[in-house]
Amino acid sequence: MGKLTITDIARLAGVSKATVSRVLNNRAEGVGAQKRAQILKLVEETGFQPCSTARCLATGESRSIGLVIPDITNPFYPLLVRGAERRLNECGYSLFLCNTDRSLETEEAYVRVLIEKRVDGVILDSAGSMHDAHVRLLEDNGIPIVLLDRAIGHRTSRYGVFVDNQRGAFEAAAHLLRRDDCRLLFLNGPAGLSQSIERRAGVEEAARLAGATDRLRVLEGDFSVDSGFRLVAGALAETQTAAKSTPAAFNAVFAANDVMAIGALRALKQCGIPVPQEVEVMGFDDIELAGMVDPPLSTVSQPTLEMGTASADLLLRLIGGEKPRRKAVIMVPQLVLRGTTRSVAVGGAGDLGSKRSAGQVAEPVTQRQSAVGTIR
Amino acid sequence: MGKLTITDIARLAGVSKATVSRVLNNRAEGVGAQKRAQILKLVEETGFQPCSTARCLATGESRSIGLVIPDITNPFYPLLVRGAERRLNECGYSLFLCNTDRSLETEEAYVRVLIEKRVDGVILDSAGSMHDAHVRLLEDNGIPIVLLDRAIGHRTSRYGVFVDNQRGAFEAAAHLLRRDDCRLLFLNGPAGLSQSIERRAGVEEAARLAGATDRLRVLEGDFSVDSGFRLVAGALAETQTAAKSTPAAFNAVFAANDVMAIGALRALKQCGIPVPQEVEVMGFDDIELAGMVDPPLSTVSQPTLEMGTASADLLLRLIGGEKPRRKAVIMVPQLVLRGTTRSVAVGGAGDLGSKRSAGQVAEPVTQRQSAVGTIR
DNA sequence: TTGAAAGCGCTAACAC
DNA sequence: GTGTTAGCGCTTTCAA
Repeated sequence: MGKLTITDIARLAGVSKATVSRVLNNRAEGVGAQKRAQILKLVEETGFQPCSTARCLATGESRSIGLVIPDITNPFYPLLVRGAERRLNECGYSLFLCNTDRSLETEEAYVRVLIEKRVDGVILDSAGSMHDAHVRLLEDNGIPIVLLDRAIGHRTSRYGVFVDNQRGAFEAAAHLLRRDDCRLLFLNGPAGLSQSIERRAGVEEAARLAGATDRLRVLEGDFSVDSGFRLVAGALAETQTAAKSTPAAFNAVFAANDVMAIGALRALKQCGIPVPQEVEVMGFDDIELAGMVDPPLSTVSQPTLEMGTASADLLLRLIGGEKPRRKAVIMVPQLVLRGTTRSVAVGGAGDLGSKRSAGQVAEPVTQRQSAVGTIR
Repeated sequence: MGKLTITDIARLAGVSKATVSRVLNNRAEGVGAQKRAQILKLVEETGFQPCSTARCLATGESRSIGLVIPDITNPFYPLLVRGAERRLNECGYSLFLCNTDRSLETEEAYVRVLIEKRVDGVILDSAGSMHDAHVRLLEDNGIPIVLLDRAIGHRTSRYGVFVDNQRGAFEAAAHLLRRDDCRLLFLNGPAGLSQSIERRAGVEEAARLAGATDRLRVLEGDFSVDSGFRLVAGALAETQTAAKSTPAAFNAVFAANDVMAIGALRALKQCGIPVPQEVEVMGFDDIELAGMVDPPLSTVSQPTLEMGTASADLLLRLIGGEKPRRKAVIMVPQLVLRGTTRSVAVGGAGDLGSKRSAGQVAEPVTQRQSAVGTIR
């Protein structure tokens, strides 16, 4: 069963390669119905599969794209991947998975590989927001690229799909700060990420509005369970050792992702601190597990799957040669209140969703439409 | 910046394409040190990147491989993917991600694409264990393949990396059945999967040994949180309606994966049934979340990351032309007892690991060595 | 409607 | 050591 080539099929059918090629790419004209049927039959019988590698060489299109993400192991990303993969696959594109382990070096190495592989486009959820040499490389090679989840440089300078981080963080912080005595501990992501900057801005804005800037403390985590745990355990330890009225004390934690929030929850539980009675906790992302921990985690929900899909859609358009005027697709996050925040007495920001069936992720149907709509 | 080719470099360096090619593939001999340095410098300066597509056409090697998995969204798989990806990447291979959504049709379609892409090999965590037409297709095209996590056909007929499902299930069931009054509800995976068959065998064996075959009930789930929830909620409802002494009642649940176990936990909690006091619960996989739910989930731990790595290793050997005698690499699962099972009074199977720091996955160091060792 | 022929960018004999 | 020459399997003008 030596690999069949288009030449074999041509020979078997007694026609030229060109004719077979026309049939394979079903060019409407250029082939008689008779020959066409015969060739199709032959292809079917022999199980011939054209070599996409050779095709790529001839046409310049590889029909594969690169998807770069920081950490497939973090439950947020699989959904993003799945969204993109599904759409891309529907449209006949295959996907090179590039897991960077949050390392910029790995990311750059991957980008190089993707260029060599002659991908038709790249979706990039970058490990950093500052460095763009590799993005330039892609651009110089004429490879369309859409940023996902994290911006690099200014948001409007390149195509991308993001959630409104500032708004999400603002709403979360504002909710926690609704209580006059709230002392807020914000576990931000790594400095330098666009998300961290935006979310911090949101939190600070909320603090300012609440006149609580002196009751806000910001710590830097790395998005892992462990860092959420350690940061909170550390803050707790300070409180213990210092006088009871130390300014380090906090009674609310807002983590930049659910995974860190879960780590925070564990630290609190380990110290026997009741959540949400003594400390309220809020996450970001709304991963599936968020509703499964105890108590179920209040969080800022992102339309993750839709973001993946949207990035694929956008990339497909770029590959198709379109030049959408709006560069950034901004999705709207939604506050989901579950068990780690106390039910609201006063009307604060966000809806009173604590009785939402916890397994249900809030479906951001409306904003999805509006958000995706902005691109036109 | 029209794409540079090897011809350009050759022209610029005043040498032939062959020489450049030799340098690019750093063939030890065949190029003078002088020219070599010059060419290298030129490549560096121009940022030339050889087209792997053309190379593939010329050599027959694509340096990319296909990774087929059922559901990237289930927290078990990302680890598998990561293990495989890391090793493969180290060795210069890129990875096409094929998420089948547990659909055999999608899987077959993907396999076809992979063949067209001329992948050098495939790692296949199949959606089903019965159908092997697509595997045959791969084999007919001379593409090395290693099965991962799930067998297709008999375990020894093809190369693969698996966990000892029967043993894991046996130990879990035996542990639950250590109590004389245990009535065990086993939430198996979809019928037809090799895993389901093996795990069922393990459970039944344990029941037989405990003389408890009449106290075992087997239900079929689909690995989702929802199915775990519904199955248990349903069984619970039966119990309510029937007489209190109905045979449908159970006081232990063993789920074929952690995700279903978490669903079960939720159903139990919703009915106000204390775990583990009234009902013990055990999962399978030991995903990161397992330790994060409340109570932390007792489970059968798989060395997931290592399985991914091992599958990559095995595939690389096959690609390298080796024909290992042992076809199957069988990893050893490990019982991890946490909060959803009662601490053992009598010495039963497994260790008394309930005080294991819950965030820590038991490190299966020893069996990893022995298991991987079996292949030689 | 069909075929012949020239490439796509690279590698690998085989000469020199 | 270095260059020449065929291809790898496909698409795509351009003629017929």
